[in-house]
Amino acid sequence: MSKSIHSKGADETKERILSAAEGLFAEYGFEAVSLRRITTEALANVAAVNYYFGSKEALIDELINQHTLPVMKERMRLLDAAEQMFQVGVVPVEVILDAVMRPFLTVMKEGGDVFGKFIGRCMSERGDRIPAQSMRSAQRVVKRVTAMLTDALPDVEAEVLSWRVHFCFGVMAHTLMNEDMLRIMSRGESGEPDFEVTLQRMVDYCKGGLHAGSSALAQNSGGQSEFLF
Amino acid sequence: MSKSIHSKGADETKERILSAAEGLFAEYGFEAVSLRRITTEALANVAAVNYYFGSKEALIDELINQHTLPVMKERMRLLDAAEQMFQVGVVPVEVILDAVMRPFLTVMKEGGDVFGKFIGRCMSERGDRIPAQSMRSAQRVVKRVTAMLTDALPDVEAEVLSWRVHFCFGVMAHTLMNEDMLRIMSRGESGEPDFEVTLQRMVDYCKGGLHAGSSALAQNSGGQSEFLF
DNA sequence: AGTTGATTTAAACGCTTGTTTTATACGTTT
DNA sequence: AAACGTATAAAACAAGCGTTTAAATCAACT
Repeated sequence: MSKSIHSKGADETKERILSAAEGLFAEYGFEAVSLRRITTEALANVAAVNYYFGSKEALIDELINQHTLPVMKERMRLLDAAEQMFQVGVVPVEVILDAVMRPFLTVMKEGGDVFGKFIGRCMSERGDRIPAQSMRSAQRVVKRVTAMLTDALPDVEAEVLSWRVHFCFGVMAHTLMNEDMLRIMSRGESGEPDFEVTLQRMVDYCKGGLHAGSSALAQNSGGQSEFLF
Repeated sequence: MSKSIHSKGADETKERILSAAEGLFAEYGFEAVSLRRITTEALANVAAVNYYFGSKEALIDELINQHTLPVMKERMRLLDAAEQMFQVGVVPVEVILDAVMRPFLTVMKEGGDVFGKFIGRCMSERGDRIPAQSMRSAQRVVKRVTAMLTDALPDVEAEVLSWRVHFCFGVMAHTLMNEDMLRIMSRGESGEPDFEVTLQRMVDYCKGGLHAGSSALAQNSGGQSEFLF
């Protein structure tokens, strides 16, 4: 009955497909990579993808969810912890930014160099077609971050702030997509990329941007943003 | 002899193809859009693409160059003007940022809502494979901007600065790719997107980020960046 | 009027795509 | 040992791809 008893190398094959697909999608994009290329690299048959996932689309969705949800969950956890720690006052901007950006780099550190590029692909090639669950999860984070930053930056007008939040995600997204640069530019003594330094750089910059002396005109209010990370 | 005399609707067809291709590529990506889809929308025959451009790749290259080069040229022009104006002192950060970002929004304003998305596609789906001429042109701008910002921000360490320049381009790129948001969030009295406000927002934010209080550690020097815009 | 050369067209090329089908091999259970 | 259900495999499917070919169309020239 149970899959784990009956199966031969079942789960292993599924895992190999997911792993190969992630790397190839990250490197070449979703449209550009064929199922045959994936299954060849995964040492599996072409039909295996449809057998395990139903379709190429479903495979992509599963990959996206598998990567997105843990990051969002960890962000929420860190934001919870931050609010616990600063019950008396307001959570500082840099702590909020850290909570948003750290989970990403953590997964990146563990998951190797494909993760960032993969998410980059999702954002650029999948503006729509992001699985609903991942989409909602991301929106929840953006909403909460915006609310917390509103408290931390009472002098920044609401619409200006939502723009700046948008910019912060842009900084992160662009850094992830050109992740080769990350590996080139930030290296610790060991030669391995130093994620802590990268994180610090991003947080510093975004903090500066969020705090920037508000200038000029006030505009009408904007809608809710719809990007993934 | 001369094309303009002999041709029937020749250049018009070529133009229609370029126009249709730009819009479709921007909306759906390079791989996802077929020549048949392009030529159908352009009211032309499938063979017309290979007749006028030689191949799909060549069509894409021509589109990229056609959009990239004028922007880069205008950026250089504005940077020249800025250096002329501030011959005595140093060119302020916000002036440099304006020179880099304004040409983009200007073309976007004129060219309609496809331009931003198209460039976004180039950056995300064409990390490599950018025509050499566009690539060199972009690198020249990045190099110059970095140099000018080094003068404007003598207190910011070289490697930190190159990171922050990278972040600035990230802000711009992300804003362009999610350009729907621009149209939603910034509207002037007419209801049309107010590019001047958007520009101001980006410049303010990036200026704040570039000026951010330098914290923490110093790292070894980084390589030259390789993104397009 | 007829030739020329550029433009357009329809049809076919070979190839790859995602998916489905059919059959075989395997481990477990009865 | 026979039956069962999962997993793998090879082959075929229709559809679509970029590209090429060859014939038709058209405007302008001799």
